[in-house]
Amino acid sequence: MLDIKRLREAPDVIRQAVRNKNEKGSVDAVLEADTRRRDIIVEVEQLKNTRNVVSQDIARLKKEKQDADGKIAEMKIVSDRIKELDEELRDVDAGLREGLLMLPNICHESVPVGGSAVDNLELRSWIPEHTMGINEDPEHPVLDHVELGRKLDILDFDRGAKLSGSGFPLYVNQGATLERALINFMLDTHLREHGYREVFPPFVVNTESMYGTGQLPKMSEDMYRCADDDLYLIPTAEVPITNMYRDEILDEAQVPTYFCGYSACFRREAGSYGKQTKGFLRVHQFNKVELVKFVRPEHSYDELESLVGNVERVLQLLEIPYRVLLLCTGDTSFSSAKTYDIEVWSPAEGAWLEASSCSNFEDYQARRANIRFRPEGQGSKPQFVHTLNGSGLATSRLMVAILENYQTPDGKIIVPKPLQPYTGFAMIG
RNA sequence: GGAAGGGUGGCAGAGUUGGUCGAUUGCGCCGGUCUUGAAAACCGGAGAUGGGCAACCAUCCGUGGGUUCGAAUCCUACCCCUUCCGCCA
Repeated sequence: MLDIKRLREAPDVIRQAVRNKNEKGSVDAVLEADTRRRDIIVEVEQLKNTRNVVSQDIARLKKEKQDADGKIAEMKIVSDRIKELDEELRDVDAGLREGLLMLPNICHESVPVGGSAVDNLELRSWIPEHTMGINEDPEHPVLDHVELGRKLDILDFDRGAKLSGSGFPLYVNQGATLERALINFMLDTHLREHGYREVFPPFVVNTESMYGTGQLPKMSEDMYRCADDDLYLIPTAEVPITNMYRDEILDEAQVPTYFCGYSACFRREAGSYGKQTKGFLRVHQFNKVELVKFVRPEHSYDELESLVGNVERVLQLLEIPYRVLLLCTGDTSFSSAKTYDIEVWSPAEGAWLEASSCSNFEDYQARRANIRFRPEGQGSKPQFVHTLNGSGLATSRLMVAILENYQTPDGKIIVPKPLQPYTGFAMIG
């Protein structure tokens, strides 16, 4: 949620920023509601002041056994008017909040203006030696991850579909072990090398939490909902982890705090059928290790850089080719002010696959979720924290990259070295 | 699923014959005295949100509704938490 003051002070800037993000929330409707709201407040507060003052008089008169009937009758009229105005104020407030919730976060000035993915900026790429020239041998064309998974009996998409429907992967044998190893390796790396604290969150959350991080109200059709209990399956661990501190005031010492946690992630992917649905490329359930930071406002952009660095470190250790993109305004998500995507290379698809998205939300989520901290020093008022998060990383796309980049000419898979202590084997097949 | 208890300021915890209760107190916090420094002790300060944005004013005691001139205090509906019992992993 944006600060209403920003809208009042620079409505044109916000209007343009909303357009740059391809969003259609109305700045004018919000401003209109805001004006009306303040008018009502002025009037109703005056009346309430009268009522408070006169009520004191009434109390005094009664104590002195004097007649107060006239004043009481007078206040009855005032009270009725207050009730009317309060009701209107409640409606205006609700409308204002609704309008504000539909406005996206405003992108940082360093974000390139652009309409879609084609305007994203590739910042750097990293290609490990062992993957170079992998699909240049005409005798042994690379196999894609689905084929490798079937041949080696480690991924069973057909039975996954039987159990739950397409998009619910079933890992078997060494595939299941590899998946588990990957999760543990990533967690350990972030915990031991990057100073994160571990959390293991619930996989379902309530409505308030979904509003807090900005999934609601906009993304409701993309989430699985348990209607009987009014709970949602999380689309990412960002939701429970960021909401840990919802409606709390943190101590100075708790900022910054870095959290790292694994969760399964559930996405309906409504409306995206038909594109890239093969195997792991687009799934309804996947595993992800998530990084979340709560930081001081003045450090959040430095924290974003180090967050990206933490993610890159995992890919370098695993020796997987990747590139880093700075998303343009049109491709930056609703709640984010600046986002880097990290994509891994799939030699079989001949394409980069998004495996991580690292964002600085500034105070947008903190304002929605009411997460503040109290700076030290005299006269210190609570201030909104800045929140950041990034996938560190999603295993589905990573699994594609591992299987395809580590395949041997005879159809086996070499397990990346740092995963071998976790799997207990060095080769699949 | 059954029963009981409870939701108050950063935390803990008082406050029900409705009327200076935004609320006693303790801890924590900030400033000061003392000290080489710190602790302890003592003195003082400080809630949050909103409107003017200075004085000041309004709102906030789980949430909504009601009674009343006036409610943390009375009525009502709902939500959440804790404990116990039953059932199950």
